[in-house]
Amino acid sequence: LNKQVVKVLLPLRLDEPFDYVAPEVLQPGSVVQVPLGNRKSFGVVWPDSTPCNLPIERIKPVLANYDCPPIPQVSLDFVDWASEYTLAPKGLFLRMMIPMEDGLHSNKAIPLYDLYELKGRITPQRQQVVDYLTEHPCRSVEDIEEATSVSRAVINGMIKAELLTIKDLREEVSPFQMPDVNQPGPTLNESQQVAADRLIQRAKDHQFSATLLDGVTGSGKTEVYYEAILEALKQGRQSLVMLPEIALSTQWLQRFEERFGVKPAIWHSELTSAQRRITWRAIIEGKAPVVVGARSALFLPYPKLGLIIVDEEHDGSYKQEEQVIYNARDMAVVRAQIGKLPCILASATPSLETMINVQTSKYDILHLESRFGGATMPDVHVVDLRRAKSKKEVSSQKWLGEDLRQALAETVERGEQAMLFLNRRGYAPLTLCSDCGERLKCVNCDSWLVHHQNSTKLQCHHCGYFSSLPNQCPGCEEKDTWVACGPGVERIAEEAQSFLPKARLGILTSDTMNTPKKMAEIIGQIQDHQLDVLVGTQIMAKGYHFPKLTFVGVVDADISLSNGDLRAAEKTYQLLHQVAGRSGRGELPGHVWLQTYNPENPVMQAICKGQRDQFLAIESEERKAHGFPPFGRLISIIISGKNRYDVENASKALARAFPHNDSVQLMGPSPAAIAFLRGRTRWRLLVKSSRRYPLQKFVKSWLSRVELKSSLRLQIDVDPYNFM
DNA sequence: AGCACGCCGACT
DNA sequence: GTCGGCGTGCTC
Repeated sequence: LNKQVVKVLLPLRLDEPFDYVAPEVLQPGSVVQVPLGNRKSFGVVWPDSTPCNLPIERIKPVLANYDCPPIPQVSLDFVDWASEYTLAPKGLFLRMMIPMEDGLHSNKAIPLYDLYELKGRITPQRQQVVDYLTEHPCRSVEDIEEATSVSRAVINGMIKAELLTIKDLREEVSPFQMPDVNQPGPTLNESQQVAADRLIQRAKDHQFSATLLDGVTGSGKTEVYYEAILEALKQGRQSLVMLPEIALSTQWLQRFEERFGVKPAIWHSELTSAQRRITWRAIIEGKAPVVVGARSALFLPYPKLGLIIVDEEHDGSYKQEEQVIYNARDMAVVRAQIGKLPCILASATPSLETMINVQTSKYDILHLESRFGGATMPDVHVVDLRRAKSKKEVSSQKWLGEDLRQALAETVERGEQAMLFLNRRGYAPLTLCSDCGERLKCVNCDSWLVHHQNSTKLQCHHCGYFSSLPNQCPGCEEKDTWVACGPGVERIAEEAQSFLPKARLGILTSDTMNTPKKMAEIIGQIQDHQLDVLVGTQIMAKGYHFPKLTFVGVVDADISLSNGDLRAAEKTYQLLHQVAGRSGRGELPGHVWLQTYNPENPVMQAICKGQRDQFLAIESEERKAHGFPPFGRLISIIISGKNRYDVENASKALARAFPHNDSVQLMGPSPAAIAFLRGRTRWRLLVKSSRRYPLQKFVKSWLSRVELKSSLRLQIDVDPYNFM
C-alpha cells in the first residue's frame, strides 16, 4: 500500500488534472510520462487535493519520471491563474509551458565521428573532410560542416558509405553563454542615466514592480533596459525580453550581441524542433541567462526569473487570438507579481491601459526625453484631401496628391530613401463588374476577394482561399468588365513608378516577406540602398532602422479610424506614430506626409503637433464616459457553427439564460463583425461590467447553465482587443 | 492533440 | 456490397 494517487495535468484541452498511481511520492512540478488511451503523453504532477472519485481499476500507473528539473512552483501558480483569468483550460497553458511533441528525455548525446576506412571515390569535398579529421580527430557533423566548405549531405554520405564512424559521444551543452557583466556600455545621457539607475535598483529589489519606460523611437529605451538586464544577470537571475513577433529581427539581435558579446536564447513559433528542445532545456535548467522571445516565451518554465521586459507594450500582436486567447503584456505583469520581480513596459506610444495604471500609481513611469545620437523628430505635414485641389488630384485612379508626389520625387532625387505606407495588401481592396456591379466573394467567409499580384490572383484575407480572376462576370456573363476600386500597396507602387520611372521600388507586405529569409533579403536590400521607394503595409512600420530613409508618405491615414473598434483612435495614433518614426532616424532630417479627410480629428492633430498626452486625455474621457476599458471590463463570447440556425438559436438561448444583475450588462446577441468565417456562421455576445466586478466568475456560472449542441464552438475572449 | 467510432456518399 | 470522408467524444 505504498502506492500513491497523484494528480497529473496533461497538455490537452482539459481544465482538471487526471489521476494516476505512482510507486512513490512525487513532488508537484515533476514531469512524468503517463499512459493516455493507447498512447503515451507527458504530464506534470499538479498540486491538487481534490479526492479521486474514479474506480481504482480505471486509474493507470505513472510510467516514468523524465530526467528534467521539476517545473517551478511559480510556473504552476501562473498556469492556474492564467486559466482562471482567461477561462481557457489549464492543459492548454501547460502545452505552452512545455511545447514539445518529444525531446523531453535527457540531453541528446551528439555523435563524434572519425575516419574509418578510405574507400570508394574520394571527391574533392570528401578530401576536405578527410583532411580536417586527420588534423582534428573526433568531431561532430556540425563541427565538420563549420570548419570545411562542405555541406551536411557530403558528410552524411560518407557516414552512410562507412568512410566515417562514430568514435565517441558528447553531451549536448547549453549554447547560451553568460555575458560579461562588467563590459562597459555606451555613455548614457542624463535622462537615460536616471532611468537606468532606477531600473537597476528595481532589479536589485527582488520585489514586484511595474515600470513604464516612456520614450520616442531612438531615445535609447533599449540601452536603458539593457542596464537592468545586466543587473539581473549580476544577481544570478534570468531575464526575459518580449518583443512583438515581427520585431524579433536580425537588427535587434545584432544590437544585443554588440552590447553583451553573446547571443541571447531566442524563442518564437518558427523554431525547429531541435532548436526548441535545446532552448527549452537551457531555460528550465537556468542555463539561458537572457531569453528574447515573442509572446509565447512568457509561459516557459524559468526557474530563476528576475526581470521581464515588454518592449513595444502597446503592440496588438501581444494579444493571442487563437486557441488560448490572452494578452501577453497583461500576463507578463501578473507573472512578475507571482514571481516577485520587476516588469518593464517600454513604448513611445503607451496603451491607454498602461497610462491609466501610471496615473493611478500602479505603475511607475520613467521618461526618456531627448533623441539619442542627435537625430531629430520628423516634421509632419498634413494633407487635407477635402481641399478642392487635392481632391481633384487624388480622384480618378490616383491616390498620391501633388504635394506628396513632389516631396517624394525630391527625396529620391537627393539620393535618399522614401516609404509609402498603406495598410492594404494587394492591388485593390475591391473588384467589381462595371456592367452589373457584381463583386467576388470568398466561398468560406463573409468577405470580398482582394486582387493580388497585378490582377492575376484573387485572395481572401481571412482564410487562405484564392482563385484566379474569371474573365467572364458570373453575374451578367459579360467579358472583361472587371474594374479595380481603390488602392492597395501594389497599385500605389504602380502609381509611384509611373511618375518616378527610374526609381527602384519594393513592395513590402506579408505576402512578399513571408519567410525570415525573404525578410532578411529585403531588409538587406534596403540597407544597401538597392531600393529607393518602399511601398509597404504594417509590416514595415515596426522595429527597423534605416538611416537613409527620410520620407514617409501615409497614403490614407483614415483607414483604421473608421472600423468601429472601440480602440480605433488609439490604434490609429500608435500606428501613425510608428510609421512616422521610420523617417529621419539617421543624420538626415525626416519628413512625414499624412493624407487625410479628417485633418481636425484629434488623432491627426496629436500626430502633427506631437501631443500624445493630450490625445490620450481626450481618449480617456471618451472611454470613461462609456464605461469601456480600461474603466470597465469586457468579455466577448463568439458562438460559431456550420448550421446558421443552430448558431442563432444557441445565441438566443444564452441571452435568455443571462442572469439579471445590476453590475453586468449584456450586449447582443448579434451576428459577429465577420458573420461568416472559414465556413462557420458566427454570433457574438458582449458582456460589460465595472472594473472591479469579478466578471469571469459570473460568465463561467452563466455559461455552465446552458447546454450547447456539441457541434457549436464557443470562443471566450476576456478583455477583447479586436472586435472581429 | 490523437485516436476510435459512427454515419453518409461513391466506387472496384 | 465496402472504402474512406469527417464530425464527435474520450482519454485518469
